[in-house]
Amino acid sequence: MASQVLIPSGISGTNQAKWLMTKTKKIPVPTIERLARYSRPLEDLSGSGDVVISSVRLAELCGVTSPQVRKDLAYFGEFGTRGVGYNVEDLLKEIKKILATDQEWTLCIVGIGNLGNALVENENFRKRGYNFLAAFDSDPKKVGHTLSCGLTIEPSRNMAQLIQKLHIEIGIIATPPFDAQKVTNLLTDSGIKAILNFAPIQVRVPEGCLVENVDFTVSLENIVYHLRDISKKGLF
Amino acid sequence: MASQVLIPSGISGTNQAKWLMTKTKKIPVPTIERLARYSRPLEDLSGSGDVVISSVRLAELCGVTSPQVRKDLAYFGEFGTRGVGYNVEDLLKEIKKILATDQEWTLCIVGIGNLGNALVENENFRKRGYNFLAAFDSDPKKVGHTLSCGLTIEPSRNMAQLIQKLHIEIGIIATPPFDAQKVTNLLTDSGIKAILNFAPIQVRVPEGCLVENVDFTVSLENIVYHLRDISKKGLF
DNA sequence: GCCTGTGAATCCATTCACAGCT
DNA sequence: AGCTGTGAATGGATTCACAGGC
Repeated sequence: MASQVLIPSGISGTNQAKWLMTKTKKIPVPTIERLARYSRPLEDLSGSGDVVISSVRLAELCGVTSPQVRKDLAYFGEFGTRGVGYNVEDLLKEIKKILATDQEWTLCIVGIGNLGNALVENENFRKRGYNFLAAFDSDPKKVGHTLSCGLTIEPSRNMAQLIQKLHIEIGIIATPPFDAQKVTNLLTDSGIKAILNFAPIQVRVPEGCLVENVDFTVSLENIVYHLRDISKKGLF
Repeated sequence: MASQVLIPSGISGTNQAKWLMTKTKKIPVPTIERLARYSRPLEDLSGSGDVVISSVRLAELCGVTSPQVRKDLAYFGEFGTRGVGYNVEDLLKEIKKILATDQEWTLCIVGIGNLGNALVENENFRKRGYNFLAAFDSDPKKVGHTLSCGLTIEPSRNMAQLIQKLHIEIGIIATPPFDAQKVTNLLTDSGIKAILNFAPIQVRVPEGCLVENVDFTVSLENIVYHLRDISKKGLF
């Protein structure tokens, strides 16, 4: 019953930056998520004019506080210039290095329904260096069909073989909940070490495998919980 | 520049349960998210046999610790029986009442690309009482087209009128990032008080409006950050 | 004996306030 | 003067350990 390694629960970290090798600070998980968010406006800005950006401005653009921005960045080094700010181009490069998005990653997707299809076709992935190399589905009616992105849907039974041949690193699950655990097993048996799971169930994985869950309805339920609070307040 | 009310930042809470009215405890935001997750296995279980469930078992199914489950539930009342556990049916009902998912909610979606389409057609929403009453897109080529779910795509200019007529409570944004802010303004001008945003940018909303962001690439970047750590560890 | 409910203790993350550089 | 970098303080959330009821 090897407990699954959910990302939030830990994996401290041996980080790449040289000075971290010695200092070995622990990086808060929320920091990593915010770094990803910081990179969005930086990408936009890196085209247009602005050469430097202050923590205050970046914070505004991302909806966080400025000390938060500074602290997050300071975990990994000194990227700014006091009295000036951060160089947009450099900062973006540093963040990408930290997040390991300065390299390409290989993905496969399992479950080509509406959602699976939307994910494979999504431009944002390719643009950021995430490349889908295979698409799987167990439905014989879908197998063999070619998607607009050029991939041909493979039967799930070819998974192990293809994942190894194509050196696929990350698996994305977009199946109905009922199939998610079976698919997870297939993926991990094929040597996959990281899974992005869109099915609204908690899948079990062997020790050392990462799982990140994306559940739309959790987000919605979060909204309605607070929304009801607000309308209640409005009434009294 | 009214600062946007992101859900994580607060909105404490005046909760529904009578005893909370007086006690006024603050509920941690992560607790709300976990409650949503607890309800998934409970829904499955409520069909099949099992009448009671212990915090240990529920924790296993959701990938959290058992004291966590107990504490989360205890914020809202005493739903269990000591020495026995929680009644599956009752617990599910209580959680739904807490989250306000015991009632129906009305949604609209803006941006009918692959993702927007996948969301509207998604069975999970309807099943949980989230009903799409309108779909908008600004592309004249899409307007007038009828989706499999029966909705006809409306031009964005009809938004205010339809949202008010149909009493739509929540807006979902599935447009490209560039259009997201404009759409947000349209939605909030139409009286929308809560937005689920799938565009990878931080949108600005007037005071009192809720925004919940879902950004797939943030999740992926979270994964690759930790994945690189692991492979590094493997090398030494 | 078993499992819930909960204050106390611990752990973690964010905020603050200011020292340090440009 | 302006803005980063950071220890110290605060505020939250999780874990612990056990009291309370079945």
